[in-house]
Amino acid sequence: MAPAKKIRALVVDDHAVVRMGLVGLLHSEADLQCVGEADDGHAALEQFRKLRPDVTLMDLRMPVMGGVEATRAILAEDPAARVIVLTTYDGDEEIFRALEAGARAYLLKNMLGQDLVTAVRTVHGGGHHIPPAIAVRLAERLQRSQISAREIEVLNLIAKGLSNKRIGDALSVTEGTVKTHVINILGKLGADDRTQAVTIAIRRGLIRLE
Amino acid sequence: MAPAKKIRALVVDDHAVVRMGLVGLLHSEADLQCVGEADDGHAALEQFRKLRPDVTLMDLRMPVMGGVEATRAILAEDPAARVIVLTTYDGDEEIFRALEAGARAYLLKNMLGQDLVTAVRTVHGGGHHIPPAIAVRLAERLQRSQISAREIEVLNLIAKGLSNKRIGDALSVTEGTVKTHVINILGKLGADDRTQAVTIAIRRGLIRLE
DNA sequence: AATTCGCTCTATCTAAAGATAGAGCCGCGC
DNA sequence: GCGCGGCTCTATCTTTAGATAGAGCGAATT
Repeated sequence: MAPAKKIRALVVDDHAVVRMGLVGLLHSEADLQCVGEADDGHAALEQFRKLRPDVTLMDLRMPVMGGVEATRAILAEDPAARVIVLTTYDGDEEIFRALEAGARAYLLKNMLGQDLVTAVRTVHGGGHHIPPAIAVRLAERLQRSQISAREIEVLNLIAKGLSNKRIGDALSVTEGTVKTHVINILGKLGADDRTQAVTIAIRRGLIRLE
Repeated sequence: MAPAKKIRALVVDDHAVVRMGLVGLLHSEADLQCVGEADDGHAALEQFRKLRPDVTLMDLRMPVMGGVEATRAILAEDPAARVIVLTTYDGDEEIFRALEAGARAYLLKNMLGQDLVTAVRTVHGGGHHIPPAIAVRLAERLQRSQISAREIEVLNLIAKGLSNKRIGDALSVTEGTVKTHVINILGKLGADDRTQAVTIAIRRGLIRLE
């Protein structure tokens, strides 16, 4: 049989151990190969430019430049690029942003290796691969009212322990305005108070502690 | 050269990809080998009983039975067992509990593979391996006043968005008592309000969202 | 041009949170 | 026995949060 061209993959993850696992997995398949690795978004973009891989396996949470940004940058460079996004488990928000950025597939790291291999082939063939459970959450997301950018700002300050008054000072608005935002946030997130709003926001990936 | 006995390692992690990476790393060293794998605490204990590995590489966050529990169980079975705990990045609390359970080393997954190999050899030789940055945090922890079990209970209910009154109902105490707990919690965590207390507790690994 | 939506603000009101200062009870360790 | 610390409770007080019901403005969309 003719030496069919292998699917050339780029592996991007900040954890060396995970990269090793992914590379090993790819090389155990006859039609796949890993042609490069990167440990953050910037390196990923550089490698992509240099290697032009068929498929890019991209972790979401990385220092310096996250997976969503890197995905956006790669697709701006080459709209035909195929990006598969990987994550351990994040909220709905990261999923949405990744797919919005142009990712063709979204996989959780606790899945079996075979699923990933399948996804690589599917995506390389031009298809998409989104687990049903995630598709459902995406549909739900579209029904929920959107949290505005301003509300996210308020949410972050709430998480820091600021009172409405202090949040108003920080944003140069009145306390009353902040209260309006808070009420709207509680309604949109289905929270009973600001504390629960923060825990829900964290779970959904709307805000990040650090 | 005589076939020196290799260090026999057991790899425990719920992510197949990470296990692959670790196994590959171990096998790339002449004096190390992986003799078994497990994807949760229960399986880890079973494998340990069957294989009696020299060193166990244990992830902390796993379904069914977590790494801390599994570490405790293994050391109850064999006090001479050597356990190395791995984590992506958790708060102080998990570190403390793991070391208290008897782990000989604590490593972050974003470290290079070489550090891990070194740690395996050190621990096999009877030593300990705790990064300086973590040792510092452990020392700090001992100075901070301890959060009691009851306070953790209250903290979890606060995170759910319950009012002091409802927390009192849930714990069968008065609202006043809950307020006392809350005040004490705020003091111990250095928080300005209950919301910040929750975010601090999450960061420190005192409570977990789910 | 009209509508929608986010942001802003006002005002009032009730409920809850947080601060303060007590006190009694119980289990543990010295 | 004694002290210590955690858990419980009481009481009062001030501050803040949250609910409700408005309204004006600007930008983007239709």
